[in-house]
Amino acid sequence: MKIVSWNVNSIKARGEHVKRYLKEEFPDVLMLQELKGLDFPAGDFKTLGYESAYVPQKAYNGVAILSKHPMIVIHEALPGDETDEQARYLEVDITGTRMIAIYLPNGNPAPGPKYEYKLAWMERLYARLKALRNEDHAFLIGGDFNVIPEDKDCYAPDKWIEDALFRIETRKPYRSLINLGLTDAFRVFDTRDQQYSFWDYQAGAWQKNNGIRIDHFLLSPTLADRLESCRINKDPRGWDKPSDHTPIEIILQEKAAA
DNA sequence: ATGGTCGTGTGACGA
Repeated sequence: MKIVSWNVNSIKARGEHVKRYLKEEFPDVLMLQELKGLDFPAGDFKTLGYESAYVPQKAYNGVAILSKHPMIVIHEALPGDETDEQARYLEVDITGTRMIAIYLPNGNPAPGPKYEYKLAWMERLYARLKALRNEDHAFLIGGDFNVIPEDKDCYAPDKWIEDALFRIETRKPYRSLINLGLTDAFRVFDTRDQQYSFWDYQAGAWQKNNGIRIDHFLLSPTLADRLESCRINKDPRGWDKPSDHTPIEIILQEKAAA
């Protein structure tokens, strides 16, 4: 089972890119972030064989999950704050596996109210994942975490040290998610530095490979045991009019027969 | 480099 996460930076601007990707890679599940608008081309994806669940918002944010298999929506918002209006969380069940797509807040500038929102959001996420773990629920979470886990996940750590994506107050709660017993799928197979999922549009960042690794999949223990591969697919970042992010792809072994 | 680039929706703001 192939599961992918991709921050597309507007589904309106990147609809054709997503369709091309589905036709070339035929993932079972595709998580999308930063839809950046209320419109969503569910009909186009249906034609290609995908069911859609999406949580849109005007102009900003927005997450979706496309699935070849039957999908049941569990939560369309991160529990823990009824006043939070931002479209950043979608939790579904696909053939008995819980799957969560997130667009974690960026948090810049830090310090400031946006950063406080990010840290509070991470606390709520921790509570949600801890609850799933305590229920012994098999789950995976993918998306744009807006967290650079380690020095080797950015091109120049000294330039990022005060940034909301890399500050120690950000990395600490990310580590707490890992410490729930979750596995960073990418690091199971690849310990190299300079393996990035995002390159800024500015200053020739892509050409110079000045990137950061901020798109992740975290797996609960039974799913980590089924993990066959994880790779960052850099091809779509090189397409015409690309997103500033590129897809991260995992493959899980099929469940053993009951 | 005290720049630089995209996207939304049409003027700033977010990343």
